[in-house]
Amino acid sequence: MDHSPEPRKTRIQAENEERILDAALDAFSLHGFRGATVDQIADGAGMSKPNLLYYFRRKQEIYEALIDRLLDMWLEPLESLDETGDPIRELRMYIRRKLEMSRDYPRESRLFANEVLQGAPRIHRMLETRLKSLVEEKSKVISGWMKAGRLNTADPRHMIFAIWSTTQHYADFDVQVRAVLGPDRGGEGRFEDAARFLETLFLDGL
Amino acid sequence: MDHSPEPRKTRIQAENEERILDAALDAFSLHGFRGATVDQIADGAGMSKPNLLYYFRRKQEIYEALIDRLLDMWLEPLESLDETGDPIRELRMYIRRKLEMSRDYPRESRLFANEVLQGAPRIHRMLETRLKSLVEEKSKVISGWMKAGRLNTADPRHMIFAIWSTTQHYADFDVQVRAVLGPDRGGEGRFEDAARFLETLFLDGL
DNA sequence: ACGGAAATTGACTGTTTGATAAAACTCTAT
DNA sequence: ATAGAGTTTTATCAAACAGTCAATTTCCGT
Repeated sequence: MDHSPEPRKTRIQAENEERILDAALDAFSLHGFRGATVDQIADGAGMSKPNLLYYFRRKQEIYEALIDRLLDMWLEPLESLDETGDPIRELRMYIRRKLEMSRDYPRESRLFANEVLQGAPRIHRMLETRLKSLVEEKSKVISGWMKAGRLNTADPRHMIFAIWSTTQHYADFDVQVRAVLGPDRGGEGRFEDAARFLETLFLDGL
Repeated sequence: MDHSPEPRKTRIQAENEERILDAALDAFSLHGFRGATVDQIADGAGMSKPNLLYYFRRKQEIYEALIDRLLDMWLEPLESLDETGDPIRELRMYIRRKLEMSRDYPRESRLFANEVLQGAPRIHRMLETRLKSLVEEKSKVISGWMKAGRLNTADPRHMIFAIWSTTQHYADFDVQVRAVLGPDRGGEGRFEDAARFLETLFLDGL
């Protein structure tokens, strides 16, 4: 018996949902849920509003679909922090991967930033369950490393916050970073500068 | 001659503008410019919408008045970084003051975060002039300290970014911080934990 | 090539939103 | 106490908004 009525997707369906979610990511990441409009998203996806609402019946459905789709990707770097690896190497890797995500997926970073900034009304449950237990699990790993004397002692949960905030800053506050640093001078670019700085900061301090 | 017509303020005017700006700070910091509504602000200020618009003719005027009013306060800690002081002490002070601002003025922090996150359409000029030159000035101070061997060598501009992001994180992502850390257990509280962690991070690294 | 399912559209609805106009009321300096 | 500035309200508007509906067009397996 096929209880959950199989929603077999046609080619057009798959393509259009993709275009909609991409346009929605543009809109939501720039204006937040309330600030983004369905017309805007439809326009960005190159289709009429009723057509868009044929795929997602309400604005909120688009938003929730987006978050569902991006959540795993967003948490993956922390999830793959490996207890059996070398502590310094693991943390260095984690920082670098988070920074790469800010570079490669800035819209996703801003989407989550907007959501949390505005009180996380739609992902509050997730923060208290999935995110909280993930942080607790990995905090124990880091604590273990500290107790083994392989790392300076510090609160691992605040350490995770510091890694999140410093790396995501380059996506979320991109406009400000650009304004302050001026036009990207030739050479290795901002990303490598930031990577080098964060490595120094987290490994050596000032 | 009194060219700029002196806007001498009555008692009622001063009181109402205050109430409006406070309610506006609530609304804008939570929903961003587009997401906040004039009705919402009027409601929070305890007055009718037309009454509110008697004091500020357009929504944007409220927003700009707010930003003008908060900007100096927001930049003051960096401005008071003292070249002639002890580097470690100065930086430690700067970090602590920024963290205190996150604790005491979270709405202000979120207001700026929302603005920058959404592309800073209304403060872009300011970022490229006032903020940029302030950061440049203070970067030279920090660079001087580094060259004198009083501080580890690192890019001072990214160092400022790191201080901004880690401290403001506690205001901007407050919901997430609370969700992850759970209810504030008795004792010194989150603020002191964060302060201690950031001191360790910036001074010693991991 | 054709029939039914899938996709698209234009016209529309009810509501919310930012903003205005004019009338009514209140405060305050004389 | 009163005149006029300052304040507040009622009523209203046009635009923007999320969402609906019926009618039309396109797609695709047979």
